[in-house]
Amino acid sequence: MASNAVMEETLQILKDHKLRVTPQRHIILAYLVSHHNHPTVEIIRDALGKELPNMGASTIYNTLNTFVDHHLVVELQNGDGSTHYDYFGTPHYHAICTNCGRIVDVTYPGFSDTEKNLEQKTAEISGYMISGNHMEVYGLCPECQIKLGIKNNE
Amino acid sequence: MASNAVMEETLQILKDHKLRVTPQRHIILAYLVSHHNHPTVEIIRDALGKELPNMGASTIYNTLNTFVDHHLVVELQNGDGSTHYDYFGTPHYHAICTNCGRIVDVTYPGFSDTEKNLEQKTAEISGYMISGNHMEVYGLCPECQIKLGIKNNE
DNA sequence: GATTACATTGGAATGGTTCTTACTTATTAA
DNA sequence: TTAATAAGTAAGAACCATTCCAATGTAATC
Repeated sequence: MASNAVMEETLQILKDHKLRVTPQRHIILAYLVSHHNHPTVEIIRDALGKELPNMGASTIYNTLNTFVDHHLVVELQNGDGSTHYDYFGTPHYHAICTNCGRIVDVTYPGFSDTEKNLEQKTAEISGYMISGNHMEVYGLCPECQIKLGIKNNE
Repeated sequence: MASNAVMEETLQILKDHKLRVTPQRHIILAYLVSHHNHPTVEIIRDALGKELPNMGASTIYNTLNTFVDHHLVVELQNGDGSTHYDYFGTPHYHAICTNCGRIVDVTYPGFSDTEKNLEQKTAEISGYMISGNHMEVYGLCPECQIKLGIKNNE
């Protein structure tokens, strides 16, 4: 269960975005804010099953799609066939393991400038009116490097 | 139908990657190399139906997945529910219209440095052994800006 | 508290992708 | 050139994540 602080925070987020506050939306958002596990719908359902046993899968899909529309959440694919979701409170991007699918959040000082620069260049070249971006970096996570017996020659 | 030059080029690509040369692979790769329309499996099937009428959908999926594994092709999602494919001969990224799904290739001088920098930073921070990346920028394409009556205030 | 527009449920339907089996073929070596 | 075999293809069934639908429930407004 999410802390009271998180519940208050997420309540405010919903209100700020003029989203009707339902228990389902509230608890799903609180889960996403307080976890960084990039869950699938199934994982969310299992995790929240005790608090809202009757929550339908379509509700979770609807809710997450709403959050995505409001740019609260981003969708991620790691190759396992289902969509993963990530609360997007602060700018970051993702490193995805090509072997096990593990997703980690990454950011660094100056990332925001890199992003802005990419968007500006894109606008100039393509004529698109930019609204956002996604960056992903692929590779082997540290665990899989060991598991596969790979030596980083550096 | 792809030109002879493209057919020769793609034949060499297949050989370079030690892929068994079949008519299906050859013609699909030639189609991707000579088109920049980011096709779906269905589009490829329709386009090549005259040349190989009996080509099964699973063959196209298998072939494209093989190309993806060999980093010849990248997969793209534009929100229409099916996967789009793009021959990745030269480094570039994609701008995707959030309204109509149109995908355009983008690159600019210095993009390669941006990419390398992102990968290096990611390796340092996450410990991943990096093998690649995908960048996407979202926005409204020029057509949709007009269609939706949006003025770019600049 | 009544109204109304919106959200949730539960299950059916959808559809893109993968899987399976039998068949065919590209490659290699003799 | 031919035989052997490892690999690819065809066709369609199966899978399964996601969406759709109709009925019910509920949050927000006045």
